[in-house]
Amino acid sequence: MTSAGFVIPTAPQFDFRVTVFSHGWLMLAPFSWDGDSGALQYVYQTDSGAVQRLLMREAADGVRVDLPDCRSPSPQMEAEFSLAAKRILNIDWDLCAFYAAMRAHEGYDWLETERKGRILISPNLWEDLVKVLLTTNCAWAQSVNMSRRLRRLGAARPSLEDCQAFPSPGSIAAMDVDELAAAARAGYRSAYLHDLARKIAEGEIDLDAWLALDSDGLFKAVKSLKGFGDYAAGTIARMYGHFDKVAIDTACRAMYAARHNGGVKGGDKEIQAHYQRFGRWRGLVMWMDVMRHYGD
DNA sequence: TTCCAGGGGTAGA
DNA sequence: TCTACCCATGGA
Repeated sequence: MTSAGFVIPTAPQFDFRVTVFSHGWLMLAPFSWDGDSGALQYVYQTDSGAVQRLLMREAADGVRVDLPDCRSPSPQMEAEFSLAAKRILNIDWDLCAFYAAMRAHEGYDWLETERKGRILISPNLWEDLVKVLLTTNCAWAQSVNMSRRLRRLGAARPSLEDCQAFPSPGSIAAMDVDELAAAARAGYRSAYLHDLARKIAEGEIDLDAWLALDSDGLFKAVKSLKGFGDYAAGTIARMYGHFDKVAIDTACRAMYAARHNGGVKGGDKEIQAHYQRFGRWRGLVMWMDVMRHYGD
């Protein structure tokens, strides 16, 4: 099959690889990274239910998106794929104000020179909520495994191995909680996951409306969910362009002790106070510190 | 075996 | 508001 593809133009401040490696999301199914070809794959389920692979790579004038399972997409389909890729890479973020603000802070010039700050997300908030939930109170390797097992519950592309999209809220809500727990092995998180899926499937919450909320609104909305606390809500806020929340987790605490406090563990209030100087960018600066501390 | 990881809910002070 | 305890899981 002769596959289709297109190029999404990007601003000079955009860096494909920096965005892909902005945190561990590239390791969570249905994402996968091919280091040899420099391609980020995402298995996407279209609005009409079809399962398609999106292969994103750096191009001279932007990001190239190849569609290996699609010969000739309609203009509507191409628009849908383009929107998904733009969301995944947060291509529309303008970080000029961030870089300008950071010039006033000594020791942070690398953010602008290395074009850091853009964060990889999923094409929909539901999937990011689930994945953030799966990062709570467990080692990262377990988050990766839970995500992989959960992905097996998603729609598959026939006759193509390991090509499954992330499950929809409806498909998760339709499962029995015990059945879900056995499939995902997500422990006590399974009940929270099922509760979230049910609320979305039954229209109790509208995640599209959440995308239009301001930082405080989105933070409060996420925290209203069972299983989502300050860390989870702050992480979601950061991934969706709101940086005034410092999402403190064990990685943040370890980074703060090592880089900013002479190896001494600091309390969460102390960490919050430390990042206050970065104003509305504090949540992003903290995460960039974490990623730099762990060697990107 | 025990500890703990990209935490959060709940009860009781 | 703060603390203690509990929660499933699995690697170290």
